[in-house]
Amino acid sequence: MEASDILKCIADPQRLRILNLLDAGPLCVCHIQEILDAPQVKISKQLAIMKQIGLTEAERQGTWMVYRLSEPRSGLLLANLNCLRKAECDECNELQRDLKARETLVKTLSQESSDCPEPVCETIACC
Amino acid sequence: MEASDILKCIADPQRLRILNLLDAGPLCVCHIQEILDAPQVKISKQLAIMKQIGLTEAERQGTWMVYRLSEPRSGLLLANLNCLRKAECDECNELQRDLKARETLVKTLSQESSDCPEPVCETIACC
DNA sequence: ACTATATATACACTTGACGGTATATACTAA
DNA sequence: TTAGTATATACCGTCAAGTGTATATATAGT
Repeated sequence: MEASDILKCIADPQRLRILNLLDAGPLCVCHIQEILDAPQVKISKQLAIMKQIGLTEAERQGTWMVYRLSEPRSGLLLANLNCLRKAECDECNELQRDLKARETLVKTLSQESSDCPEPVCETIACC
Repeated sequence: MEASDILKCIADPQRLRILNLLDAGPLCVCHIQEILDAPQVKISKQLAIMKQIGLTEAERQGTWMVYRLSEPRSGLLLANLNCLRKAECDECNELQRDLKARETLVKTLSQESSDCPEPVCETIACC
């Protein structure tokens, strides 16, 4: 994990949003896709880039692919997330909104168990 | 100053080296050029990018242009420098080496005053 | 075996960043 | 004014990164 590779990942607004979400807990591609309101291909490619660098890991759960931050988590990533969450700017507010959207989604999933099969739910600890 | 713009600056190894140097004190282009051992055009362009974003400021001192970090310094920048200086990786070691090279250069300038005219010397507090 | 869903990959295209060369600008000194 | 030094900009070629469309793969259910 080269420092500049990690920084390049963080420097892309969409990748940053994904990393911010994953820091709060594992998610499968379709949920990330839903929260970011972006096409599947785009998300999938971004995740592939981050996986290649070693920032994230993926685990298959049925048809779902559950992504999470690799442990130990990059200090650079944590430092940046920490800083951005405190700050006041458009991008920072968006990160906050994403986390709320994640909360809402997790609650929804825990109620409508139809959309969220057992293995995935256990993994993302949402239902 | 958009967060992602700042991060993009930091994500480039050479710009990171420059920012790391400027965090230790103002420098003119030729000294940065000397420490990084890179062509003048390259350094000049990188500095222009960072000035445009608002990370750095420039002040003319005769034929020299003295660059410094804009105040207040970006929290993101400081967080990243802080993290990278502690870490153990090739890039991080290079940052340390650059700081030492800066020290050496500053000492040299303070002795050979011919290379370092009064106004510049006062500004960079080296001689 | 067939269908549907979730995800990944291949391909072509476009855009933007970066590097190098040459030249312009700003200033100093003689 | 001329020459020299320090720095910036213009221009051009190249290459990496991002995007979209289409398609492939993996799995589950029937």
